[in-house]
Amino acid sequence: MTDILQTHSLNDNQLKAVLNDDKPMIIFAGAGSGKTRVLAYRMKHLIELGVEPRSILAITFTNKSAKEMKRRVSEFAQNESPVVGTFHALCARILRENADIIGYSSHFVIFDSGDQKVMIKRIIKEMDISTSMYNPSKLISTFSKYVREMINIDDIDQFTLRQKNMIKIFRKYKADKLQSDGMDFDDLISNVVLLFTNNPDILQKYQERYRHLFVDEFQDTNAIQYKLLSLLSKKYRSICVVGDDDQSIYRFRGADIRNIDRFLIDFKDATVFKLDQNYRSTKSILMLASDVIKKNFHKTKKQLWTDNVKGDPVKFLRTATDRDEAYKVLSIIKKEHNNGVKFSDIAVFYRTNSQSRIIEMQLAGEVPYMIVKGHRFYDRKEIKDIVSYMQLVQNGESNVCFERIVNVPSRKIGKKTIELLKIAADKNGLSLFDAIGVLMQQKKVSGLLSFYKLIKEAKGIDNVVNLFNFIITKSGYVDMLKNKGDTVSENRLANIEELRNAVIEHSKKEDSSLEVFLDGAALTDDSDDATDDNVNLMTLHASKGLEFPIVIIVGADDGIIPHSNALIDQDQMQEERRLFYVGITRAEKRLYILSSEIRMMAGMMHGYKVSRFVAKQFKENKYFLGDHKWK
DNA sequence: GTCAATGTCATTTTT
DNA sequence: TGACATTGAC
Repeated sequence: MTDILQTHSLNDNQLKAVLNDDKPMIIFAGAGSGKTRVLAYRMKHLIELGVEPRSILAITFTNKSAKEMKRRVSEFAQNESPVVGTFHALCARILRENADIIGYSSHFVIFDSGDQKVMIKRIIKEMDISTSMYNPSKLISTFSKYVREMINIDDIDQFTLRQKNMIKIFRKYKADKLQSDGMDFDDLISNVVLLFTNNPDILQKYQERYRHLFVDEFQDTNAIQYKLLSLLSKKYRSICVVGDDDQSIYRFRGADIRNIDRFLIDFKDATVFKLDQNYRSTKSILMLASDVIKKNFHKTKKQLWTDNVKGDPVKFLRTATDRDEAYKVLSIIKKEHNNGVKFSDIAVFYRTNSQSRIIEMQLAGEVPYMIVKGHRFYDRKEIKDIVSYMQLVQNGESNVCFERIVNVPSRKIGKKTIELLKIAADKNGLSLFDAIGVLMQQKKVSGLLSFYKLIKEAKGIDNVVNLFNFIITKSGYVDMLKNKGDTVSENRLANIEELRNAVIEHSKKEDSSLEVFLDGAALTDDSDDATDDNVNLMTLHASKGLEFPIVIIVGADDGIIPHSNALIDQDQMQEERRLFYVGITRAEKRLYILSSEIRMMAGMMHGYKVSRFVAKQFKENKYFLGDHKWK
């Protein structure tokens, strides 16, 4: 305690939160108020009081914040440190230790959203249902909702006919997953909840293991995640959650802000803390942020303030077309850079991914840039293919992986052969892979046979690096790309090299098993911290948790932000406003907000009004610095 | 079984 | 506009 007091300057509220008793507590932490710091110091404090570091569990939503938290924690916990991880990583770990109890093997594979889509599509086809009525992506999000809100699908009476049909598909999907020995992201959470609910002894084991809970971005938890938290914290009630209702932007994915109320009811004795001093932004920026967000409904009054300088006024610029807007982005970047700002200190935010193209076109060749979170590394085709090979080696039951790669590179195995395989598999209750043996007795298919041998041989390799090398060469994958020889293929080869590095890195770890590697591949984004000096382009969603000296927000138009689909719905409108608020509060020094009269959307020219969120500011030119010399 | 030509549809998406 | 999926021709 004395250590914390002497070495670090925490403000009053921060210090109180850090030193609070080991009881339930909730911290309302405004944007830029130093919450990560508070969490880290609080852990440090607990450890100094004699708490075992490894009995502290800090749960985050993103790998990015987990990483940041780990970094902070490592500053004071050298030998032994608290456990930091995402909800999903934590659950995967628990399930690997207990999967047999809920009917899976400990080698279960993790299906990502791409795998889900493939499975759902196949089911729809098998059940002969028209995809126009039941769109796969919609189904996936509905199913996700069933799981995350713990909806009882056996309660038939409450559903419409359409819903009943969807539930049929859902059941089949569930059965397929179990048969393939795989879980999707939602399953990871719900299966742990199931495990804990049905097995009090196991729950107790984990309650003992993780006696002290910390939860970041609490406003983004959904119902089942809350359930998990309440199970884990039930015994020792040492739980510290941090959140900001103004930064809740994932309602559409099930984040339920009412969890804050639930928490306050379930933990009546919880102490409430508010961090309202902002250390990030200038007064001008913060003033705009407050102006925007105050139109939302608020449960708790919280007024962010700062001791920082007033700084430059926020600049509002209305252009004629989206091309002009993009050009303006370029000229702002150039101007800032000429004044000594690093490219990597500049960020451009937009509402939808499609808006990035026109900006990229303007920046290309003029200014270095990178798109943050465009494509996840592990989502790239070639990476998914190779990982699928590895998954199949790990777990022959996984039909999704099988179908993905059985004919990549081409082994002359087409629809017909797969159909035959499926029939053989169904008849004998086998996986597609194991059904090869049966099919071979009736009909010889040389491609299948060599594939079968390939995987069998691979199963005998127990070192991940050797396995990886075996797969990429013996499968013919690398040769296939080399033979194509175009730039796309060269790129893919480079990505495979990158994957090789990841495999090699993994092999140096304490637990270098294939499973752990594959868990990482499914659950981790590999976006290494950019070391190059690039301008950062990203969606407003992706900007959460980040900060940049210079921020440019484009598309401040009604119908863009707020998005056209949100115009009629009050709740969605509030979420759009929070999203915009998140974008604004990322800025440290200077903020530019751009809007355009006309822009090309979905192949058509559209006229737009200035976003209602800042229409007043545009009109009054309140923060406007005239600057019309561009074209 | 593979490939090119048409049709269709366009939010956000921590894992 | 352009990404992507499904269809139809070889």
